[in-house]
Amino acid sequence: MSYTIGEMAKKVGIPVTTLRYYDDQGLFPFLERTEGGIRVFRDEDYRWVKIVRSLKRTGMSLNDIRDFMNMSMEGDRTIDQRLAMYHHQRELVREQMADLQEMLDILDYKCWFYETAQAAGTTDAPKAIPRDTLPKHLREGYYKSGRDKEHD
Amino acid sequence: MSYTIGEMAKKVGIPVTTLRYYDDQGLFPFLERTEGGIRVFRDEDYRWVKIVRSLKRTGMSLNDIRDFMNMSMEGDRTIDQRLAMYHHQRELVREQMADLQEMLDILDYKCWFYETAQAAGTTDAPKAIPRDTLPKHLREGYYKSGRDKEHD
DNA sequence: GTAACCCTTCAAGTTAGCTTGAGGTCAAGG
DNA sequence: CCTTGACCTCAAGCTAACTTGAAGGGTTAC
Repeated sequence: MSYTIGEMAKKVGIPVTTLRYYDDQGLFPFLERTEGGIRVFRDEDYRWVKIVRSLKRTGMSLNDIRDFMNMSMEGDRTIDQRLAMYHHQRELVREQMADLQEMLDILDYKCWFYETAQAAGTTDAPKAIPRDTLPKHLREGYYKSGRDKEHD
Repeated sequence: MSYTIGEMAKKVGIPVTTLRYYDDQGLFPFLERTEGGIRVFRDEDYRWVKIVRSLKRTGMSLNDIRDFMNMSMEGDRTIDQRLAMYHHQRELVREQMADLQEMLDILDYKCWFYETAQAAGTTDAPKAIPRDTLPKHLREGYYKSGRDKEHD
């Protein structure tokens, strides 16, 4: 199956102009063109575009994404070098997940707080509950949140 | 305990200039000042600065971070509104975690591939292993990666 | 006291990542 | 053949998030 840039844009939810910009930045070096110079996206390209989108959403820069791809492609790298790179990348992703988990703990606590408040009709209800009786992850969220800053 | 901006910068690993910039952008409205106008960071501020850093690393804009904080502080919001906001934020974080998990699957597959290659001294080793005999999460990573694009 | 090193404000410069506009081309339907 | 809508390039413009520079004030170490 093949797609025009407009179809691909719809499929992945990225503006056409941005896809072209990505291409200019060298993120789609595989892209074929028709006689008339129109970009032709294949299914493999679709997969790659989705990966780019994911990497982007996790905060990776276009430069790093391109480097990442080039490294995957280069045949002249040693096995050791590639493995080291992937290990490094994995470590970065794990660190990011830890950050997100922290946020999630805080948000879970906040949600618990206001769900309890909502049920009782007043924020006094959750406030009255001693925090150390909470299940572990909510307690975590409580400690992590800048609690004194709020009138919880 | 209280800290100068320089001490805080060291503690959290953010440049002094950036902390001042954040303050200018209204991210630290709690900050006290000395007679001489010097910023005084407290322990609660430290906690908040760390949250900002986490939010930043997960890709949230300074504007959104400020809004997020303001909403937490505003006494005139209803319980329902706050709860809705926190639910929404939590959903966003969960989506991001899903993106990261996808990357992690791909990276795990890549690491497996090159670890196997390294052990055997050739990339022919992992290539010879039928992908559908792999444990589930590696198989996931294989399917998600733009495999045709590489000479795996 | 004076040097070193913090701190301040204000303003200008930089970079990444789009976004828009002008001007033109391609491909399908009537 | 002509129109229409989606495509093309190239260049300029824009915003967020810093980053740096200028000009100066406060505090501690010798």
